[in-house]
Amino acid sequence: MENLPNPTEAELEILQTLWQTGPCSVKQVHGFLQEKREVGYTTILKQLQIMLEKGLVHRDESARIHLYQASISERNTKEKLVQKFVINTFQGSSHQLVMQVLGNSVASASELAEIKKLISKLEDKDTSSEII
Amino acid sequence: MENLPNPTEAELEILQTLWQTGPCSVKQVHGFLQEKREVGYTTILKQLQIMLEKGLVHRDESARIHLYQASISERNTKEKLVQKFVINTFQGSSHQLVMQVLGNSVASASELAEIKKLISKLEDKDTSSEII
DNA sequence: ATTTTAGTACGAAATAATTCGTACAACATT
DNA sequence: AATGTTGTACGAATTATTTCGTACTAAAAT
Repeated sequence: MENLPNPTEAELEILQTLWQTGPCSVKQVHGFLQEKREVGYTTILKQLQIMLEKGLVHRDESARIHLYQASISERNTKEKLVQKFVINTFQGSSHQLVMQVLGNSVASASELAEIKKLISKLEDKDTSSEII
Repeated sequence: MENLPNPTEAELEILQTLWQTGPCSVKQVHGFLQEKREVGYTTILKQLQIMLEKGLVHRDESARIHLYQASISERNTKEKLVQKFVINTFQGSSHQLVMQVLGNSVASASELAEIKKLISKLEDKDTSSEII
């Protein structure tokens, strides 16, 4: 239940990799990110070491090649990031954020349907209207 | 049509003030933000000067007391910030973001209705003609 | 005319984030 | 055993951001 700091941008990029692939060596993470942008091997190594200190990742040192894995869940992390973003950018109004995003995005019909479905579910729960 | 840098967190805070109140002296901006958190007068002054250099604000120097105003629109700025956030955090999938937000937030019935209405509008467009 | 007040300008410290070079250690190959 | 290869550790430079102190200037008050 510790309160870990939010990941920075570069850290989030690494976390996304770990979430997607599970425990990884530095080399694997580096290879993965290298495909997106030019970045040095020791840069990623150092990042992972820093993230270890911060508690954002665990590592398995039993073998010579250390394996890193995320110690915070994707879901929970993104929740916190969204919350912070909503506060900074939309003064806490997540409703405003949703309206903005829907207005701009080119959502497919099936995606829209999915969202509508979720809304219906929420409306059922929420017959006693509350405010955000 | 220039491409200005995205505002930083502190800069965004100041922009929100300017958007809300229109052209302001440093003193006014400071007074406004002071209510939320402890911050020095010259800190805000310096920020505004930096923002001026970056082109994020204009200023009217005709009087001794300079008046600052946002030179970028609230709408457009937030659009860009959202876009960047979606890329960083949801690998570009704004649909995922919406699902997350709706899942967590406690939206009121009227807000949900508003969102549904927007979705219907989008669905209409979707079936008639594709936007590229 | 002096002094006080209210403002701007500017330098620079403090902090945070990102990046990478160099050194060292373990294992593999000859 | 010597050499090469593939790792980790660590220090430190770089860049961005945030913050504020000190100096200066114009106007207002005495």
